[in-house]
Amino acid sequence: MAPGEWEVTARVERFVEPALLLALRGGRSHGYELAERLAEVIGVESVDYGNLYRLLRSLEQEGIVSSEWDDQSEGHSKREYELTDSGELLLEAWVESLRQADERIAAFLRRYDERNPT
Amino acid sequence: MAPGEWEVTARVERFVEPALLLALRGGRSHGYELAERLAEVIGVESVDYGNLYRLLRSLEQEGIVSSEWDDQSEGHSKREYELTDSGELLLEAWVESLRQADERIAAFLRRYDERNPT
DNA sequence: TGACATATATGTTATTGACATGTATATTTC
DNA sequence: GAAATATACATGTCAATAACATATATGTCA
Repeated sequence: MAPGEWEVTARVERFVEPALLLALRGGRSHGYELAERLAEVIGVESVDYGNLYRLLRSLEQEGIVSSEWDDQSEGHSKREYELTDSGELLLEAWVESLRQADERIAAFLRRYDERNPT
Repeated sequence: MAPGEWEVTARVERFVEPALLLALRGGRSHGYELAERLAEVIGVESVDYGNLYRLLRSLEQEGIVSSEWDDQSEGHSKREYELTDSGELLLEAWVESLRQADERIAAFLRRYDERNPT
């Protein structure tokens, strides 16, 4: 790899989870649509559907979301997901944790800029 | 797990790498001492030595740091590490990426606070 | 009818970091 | 001077995560 061309990407681990919870707070919906909201929240073009559905199922097992099939509406039959009360609490916990992460990164950047004034 | 008691920790993946580069910018040093600087940069009590030495070796293989044994100084013989020019560039790349991560988290928090005024 | 979008789902794999363990020397304490 | 502890470097193992590939079935449009 040529100097200055490393693929360094500072990713927040499991960021998709709080992002999904935030997307769900926008109202109950099905996976495929949630994927679009999610992409907007995260700021990417698209998200991985496979992992999204897996995450939804695991969140449901933990009581973070609840779901039921919706066959009434037009088109393809969908499974509609909704944030539970536990889910709201979990989102709050994530927000707290993300504030801390934000501060840790900010502290790093301050320390860098201190000795690297632009 | 009781409601409201999840262990959600928003960690930046591979954060130890930029933190180590920043610690190294403070001047050449050996692994054991770098571990202390590193802990301070990250804001934890201690870091995992095993992973640190593995990281140092892999960074050296990629030309990010250079090292040599120092048998002159008192006590235990140590290997001294130093940031190369490539290392400086990589740190810059990390800083750019971390600024973006910072902004992504900030955007998430703004979006959350929008509909959740304190 | 063939292509594409919608919708949900599972399988596989590399990367990462936590934890445990191993080795050796230096220093302190009793 | 023996034992405990700190310094210093290093490898092994494993679970969680996320990227990528694949599978399935239906709806829509040209």
